[in-house]
Amino acid sequence: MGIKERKAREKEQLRQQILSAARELFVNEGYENVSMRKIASKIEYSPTTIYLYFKDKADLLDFVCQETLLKLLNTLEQLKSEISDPVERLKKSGRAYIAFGLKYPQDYKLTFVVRPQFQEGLRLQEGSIGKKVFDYLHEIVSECVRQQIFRQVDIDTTGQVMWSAVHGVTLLLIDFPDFPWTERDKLMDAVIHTTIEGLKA
Amino acid sequence: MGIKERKAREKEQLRQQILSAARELFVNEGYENVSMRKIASKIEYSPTTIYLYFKDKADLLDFVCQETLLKLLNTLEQLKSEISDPVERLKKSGRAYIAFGLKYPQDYKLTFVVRPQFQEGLRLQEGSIGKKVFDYLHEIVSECVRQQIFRQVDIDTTGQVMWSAVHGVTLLLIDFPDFPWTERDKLMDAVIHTTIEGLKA
DNA sequence: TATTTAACTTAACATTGTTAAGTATAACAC
DNA sequence: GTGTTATACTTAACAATGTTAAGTTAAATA
Repeated sequence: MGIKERKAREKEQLRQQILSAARELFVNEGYENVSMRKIASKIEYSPTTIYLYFKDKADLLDFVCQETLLKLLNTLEQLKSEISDPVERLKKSGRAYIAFGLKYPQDYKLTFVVRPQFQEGLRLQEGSIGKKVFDYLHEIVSECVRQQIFRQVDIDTTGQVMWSAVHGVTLLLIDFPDFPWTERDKLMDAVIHTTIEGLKA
Repeated sequence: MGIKERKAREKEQLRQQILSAARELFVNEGYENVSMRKIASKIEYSPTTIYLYFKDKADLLDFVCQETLLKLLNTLEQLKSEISDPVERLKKSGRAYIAFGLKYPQDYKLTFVVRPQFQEGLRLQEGSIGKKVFDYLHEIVSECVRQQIFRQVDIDTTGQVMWSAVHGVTLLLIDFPDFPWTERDKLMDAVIHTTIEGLKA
């Protein structure tokens, strides 16, 4: 019964081909400016073929974003094993988070700003990758509180404050590239440093 | 020569009519989901009439956002006269900023997240209202540094850190309404308090 | 009263996401 | 090996979009 498997493999291959073509176009030209026909012509299939693999354009976006989140999660998880001191880990993680957003600005916006509008309801739900990214942050913050480095306030709130800070600076840098910001690295460090200091005991 | 003036007045009236119809639709249904035809039918004119008053859809969005910023600026300016202590003023301003974003979430996103993508180049430039909103924040922060309440670091950076924090929490609350956030007021206060503490000397 | 100008509309274009119907090829049953 | 069925894909079409060009009507001017 090797034929069925080969077929399935081929189907999965085309699925991935569609996905990576969509990703590349979305990221380079923006979700709105990419048509299904453009994606189709890039992979040299008819536009309707895409609909055999994905429900619609939003569904395609959804899977692209999922991949992005996975990449981010991997980047962060790697840091986890490298650094033991929780504060240092938090700093490095924050920096990695912002850097990721700046490296893949379109992906970041798609995932954390645009998609929520298109797919109301099931975002950041239990078990989702988005939730896992947040849980990662949350875990480090918890450790800081446990070691009494941070003020003993609500742990959830503390994590959310941290997220707000990095999310905010990431988006501002993405959306207003021409604004006379402080040098990027300096601003990133300032945001992280300020927030951590503010959270300390 | 009253005729010319009446004509001009009528033109301005229609312009405002278009603008407010567009605003209402953009805010309720989202920029992407509003067609020029929908706006036109709301004001009972043909779609092409809009093009006699605005360059294109993006231009219309631009003016709608301008109005939003003006409202925000007015809200903030009012606080300026009411509170003298710079730290207290900063706290209240931060809260007002976030509250504004939550009260007009679509407007906020249109102005600070969506529009930049559609109108590259001329955003937050000198003299713009967006710049004025930032300058307002900047001014309070400067005062805090001057009175040596805040650490003596780069004033620009300090303002940008503050903005990042409030921008971030505002967007998270807007975009992920179903996430199990800490109670809104508490989170708002935590973000502002943490940032200010982190900036203190 | 004739002519120019202003304000608006009708008709059309190319492009969009998406669906329904059709086609060819490969797998299967006998 | 032949006939049938299912799979994978395409062609053609729909309604809706932003936008432009060409018209029309009515008012202002001469």
